Amino acid sequence: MGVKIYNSLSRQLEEFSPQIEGQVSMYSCGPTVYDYIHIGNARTALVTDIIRRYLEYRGYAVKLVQNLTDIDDKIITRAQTLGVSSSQLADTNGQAYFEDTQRLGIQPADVHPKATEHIPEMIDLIKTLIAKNAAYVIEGSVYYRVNSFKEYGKLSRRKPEDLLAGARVEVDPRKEDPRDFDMWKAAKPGEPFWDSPWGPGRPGWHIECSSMAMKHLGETIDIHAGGEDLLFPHHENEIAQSELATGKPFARYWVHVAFLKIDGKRMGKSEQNFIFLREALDKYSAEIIRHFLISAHYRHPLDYSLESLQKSESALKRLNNCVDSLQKYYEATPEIEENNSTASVDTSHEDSELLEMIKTLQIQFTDAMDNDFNTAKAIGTIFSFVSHVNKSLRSSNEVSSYTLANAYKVLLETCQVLGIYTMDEQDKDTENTAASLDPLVELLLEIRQDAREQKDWDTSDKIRDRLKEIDIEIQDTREGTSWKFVS
RNA sequence: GGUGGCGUAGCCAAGUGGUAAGGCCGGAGUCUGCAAAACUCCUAUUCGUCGGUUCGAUUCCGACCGCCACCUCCA
Repeated sequence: MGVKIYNSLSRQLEEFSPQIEGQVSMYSCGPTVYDYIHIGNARTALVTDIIRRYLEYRGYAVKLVQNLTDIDDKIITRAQTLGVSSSQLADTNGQAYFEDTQRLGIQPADVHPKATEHIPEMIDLIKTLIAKNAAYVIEGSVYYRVNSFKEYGKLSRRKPEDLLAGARVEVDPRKEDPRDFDMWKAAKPGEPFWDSPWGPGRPGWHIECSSMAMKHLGETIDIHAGGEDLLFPHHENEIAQSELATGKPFARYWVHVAFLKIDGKRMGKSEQNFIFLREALDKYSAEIIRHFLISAHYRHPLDYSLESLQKSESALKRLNNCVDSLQKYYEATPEIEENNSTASVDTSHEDSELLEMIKTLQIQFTDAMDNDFNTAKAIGTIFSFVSHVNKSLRSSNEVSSYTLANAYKVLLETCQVLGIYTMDEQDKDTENTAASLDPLVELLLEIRQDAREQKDWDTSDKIRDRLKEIDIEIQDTREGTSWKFVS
């Protein structure tokens, strides 16, 4: 059994098989950089990131390309309002995009092409389409002749008559057909422009993805991902342009990510109901936000709320406690890295039970993710495993360190595919601080312990309370008292 | 108007033609001088409503109700 992907083109779950065995070409529609991205945008970026991580986990070599739309009407308008140039605005927000996504733990794509750096490629593609009689020029703008592509509508399942009937858009009377769309827009006075055979202008939105995807990944790509709002017209138009030009399928698997909602409504920039990703990241860790964003399957809408984020925070705490308590066994068992087999050691009864659970986690996690990247189910398998580990840990004298170290290793691997357990820089800082404070706190704990032995509860509680005030929480356990930072 | 989707416990959310994963909250315990933290256990005879197909449906079909999205820039 292998990976299965729901293909929006066929509207079916399909067995995934890339063109070249073991290699995957993937294109993801990136942001238009006229502002910071919001959490809804982040959902799509994150799903793309996780699909890539999982395919790599499954042994594929993935080449991911994600574009940056750095010229379009919104950028021009916003730049004018702010009194900066379009390219300055795009640069600033492009930078911000990388900052924000990296804070969320999203790994950069292999290539992040920008529209403005691919003007010649787009012009070439437009020329090809004109030569094939699939495009026409009107007053310096070039339009795609939808009628020339007989399969137009195959992705969105829209019939021409439906499109005409439902057209709410003001139709440009110069167009041959209301459905025709621009590939090259003649520049109006004061607008940024590039020279072209049809005069100064700028590329239309859809043409950039066609050109850049084909340039960096070839004429047929394996996976094309994006938000569900892009299905029509954006992706439909990409198909029309690319396939008419090459005569080949443009993308083999189309993946569309459902919306993030807020108060039951779609989060969108035009709706003015969005929350910037960076704002969310100031309040919650990347792991919490990731956990929340993948707590539902990517094809189902997900409602954003503070409450949901808090649920993710609590859930993640449980996971972290478990991983943390396993970590010491792992660190004490360096040979675990060399031995991949979980079955090659002599095992007690308790061991074999946990070993069985480790195998179950691997199988169930893979099953869940194989099934159209079902992250919600995958998280479920991880938490089931956490319960089993906790039970084993309770009777830890029965289970060997080796097996517990193995549990740690496998648990961490699965968590890292989802990116819900990552030691980030901040944690490392905290750890350093903790190391330097340790002798001091230990001294206080020693004094407290003396007080406790003399049943001097006032002193011992005072130490506990005052430490708590400076975010140091102490825990009395059978093995003694430990401490940690809390926020 | 056209097209697509959704409706599962207090909340979030998987899932299957054969009798409901997981998380949060809540309750009960273990531990503790008391706490806190942590851990354990418990918590839907029921899957929007009404019909139909079936030995059997939450899962398939139909109708209805409610919600959402796309058809215009939007991830």
